[in-house]
Amino acid sequence: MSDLVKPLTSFLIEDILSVRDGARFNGKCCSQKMERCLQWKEESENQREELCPGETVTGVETDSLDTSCPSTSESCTFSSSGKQRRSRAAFTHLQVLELEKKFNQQKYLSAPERAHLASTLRLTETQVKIWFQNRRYKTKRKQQMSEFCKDVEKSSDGLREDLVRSSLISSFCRAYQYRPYLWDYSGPWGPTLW
DNA sequence: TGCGTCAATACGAGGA
DNA sequence: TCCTCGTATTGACGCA
Repeated sequence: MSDLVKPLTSFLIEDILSVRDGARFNGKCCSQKMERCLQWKEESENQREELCPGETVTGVETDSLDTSCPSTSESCTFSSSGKQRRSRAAFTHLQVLELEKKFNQQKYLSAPERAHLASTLRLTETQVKIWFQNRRYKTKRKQQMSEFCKDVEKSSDGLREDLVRSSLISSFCRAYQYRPYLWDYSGPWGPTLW
């Protein structure tokens, strides 16, 4: 419960100023972002008002889910470059667990399902949507990565030189499992690398 | 035109 | 301090 008051977002005077005259500060896209930001903030605050005050949800669920309230409803921040950026929410263990559970059942959610899950977990629909989106992408990357590593190891069997290479590749794969954009570039310059 | 997805990337938080 | 991971943002594209 102490997590409730945990301040997760820091901001600068510049940030505040950039909110005030955001349109001038960041050109045309800023006003769009501001709209989105305000929309998101409203959405979050509505949910918080509905679900958090009074702390009526009971038991473990309350304990685990509540922590999302402050973090997920933090206002947006602006980077020093003037780009508005929402603070990074840290989902609770239970929230992630439930999301994972749902994801294992189905990779895609319909709008009503998403809304239901969002309200159940005290997240915004956008957060649920983005989570599923990232989760699908992550799953796909992992799958591609493991297949790629397997193929490389198989194809390099028999040749001593290739064994050395494959071990290098394997470690490379492991090291950059979550950095697909690094090994992805191996296409053009791959041959020179190995 | 609005909303959804994917893919890539930016960036914050926490760990080593 | 750097690295890793997770969440948010962006842009291109498809669909109704």
